[in-house]
Amino acid sequence: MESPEECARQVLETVPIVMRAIRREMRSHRESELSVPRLRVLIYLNRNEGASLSDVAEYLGLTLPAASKLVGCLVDRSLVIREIHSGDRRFVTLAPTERGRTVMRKVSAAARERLAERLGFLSESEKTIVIQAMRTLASIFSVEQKAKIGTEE
Amino acid sequence: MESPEECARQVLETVPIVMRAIRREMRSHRESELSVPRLRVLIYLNRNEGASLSDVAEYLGLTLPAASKLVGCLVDRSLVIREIHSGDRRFVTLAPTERGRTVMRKVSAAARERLAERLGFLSESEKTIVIQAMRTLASIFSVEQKAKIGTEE
DNA sequence: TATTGTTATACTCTATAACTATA
DNA sequence: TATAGTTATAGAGTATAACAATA
Repeated sequence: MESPEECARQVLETVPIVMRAIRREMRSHRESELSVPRLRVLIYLNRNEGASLSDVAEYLGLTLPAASKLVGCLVDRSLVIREIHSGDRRFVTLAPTERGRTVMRKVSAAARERLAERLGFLSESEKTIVIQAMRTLASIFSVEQKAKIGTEE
Repeated sequence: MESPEECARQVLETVPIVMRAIRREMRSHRESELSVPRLRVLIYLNRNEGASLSDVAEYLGLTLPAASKLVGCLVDRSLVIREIHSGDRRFVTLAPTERGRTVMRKVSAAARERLAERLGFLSESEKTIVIQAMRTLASIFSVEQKAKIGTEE
């Protein structure tokens, strides 16, 4: 019944709107020294301590230079530690600092709460549908990132 | 049952991933001379011919300078016509050119099709849920943009 | 004086190309 | 030579502050 095209149309129309709201939300908190991509790096490193730069780039779907710069900013701010891997000196070993973890948790929670305020107006079934839809979309597009790197046409 | 926080968590985790995929999708087509924000401007002007810059800024949730620059790029590329409003010369009157409409339709359709390919893997019920969720989110966040402008804390 | 828009400036995100260091 | 990462450079998107033009 529902065509993929209609689905795509809705996604294309709505996702940029929600994304903009999220970015604004993050920016508006003045203590929030973390943009969305920076927060995502910290969240990833918190769950994958010791990851390499390539790991981060792959997870975020970024090129290596883009990831390098992003991580560099976090290192400059003492939110992430970057060390040379002892085994293979070409690799870099990344981990959040204590402060990095703290900031991550704080910013993360603040963003979640502010967003939750808005979502609080939804009915139970609407919230359920949103959660299911997010899981579905994540399952499609998380894979896509990995695939995309080697698929430059 | 479903907490707004869990819902917010899912949205925060998933929307940036989908957004990145959309941006990449738009960029990868080399004829596609349109970024997501530019396409959004054209779509809006196509449906609201003669809109002012403020109208565009409000619709996109941008500041006036940001919108001015964005529209300026489209004017430079002959995709949009910008004229001084005859009634009140402070206002600007915006409209897509013929070429603007053509490019908009082409890019829009291409993005939709590429996205639809991925979404085509979903079951009927999954597609239905995604569409419903998008409508729900749009209803919350479209309002937010307007409200947000005056709500700088 | 209030409103609409533009310009100047700055920062972030992202890409490609060229490079360095290590294996 | 191949791999991991960085640096150089460039362009888009966005914001704030200062300005110009019109009402």
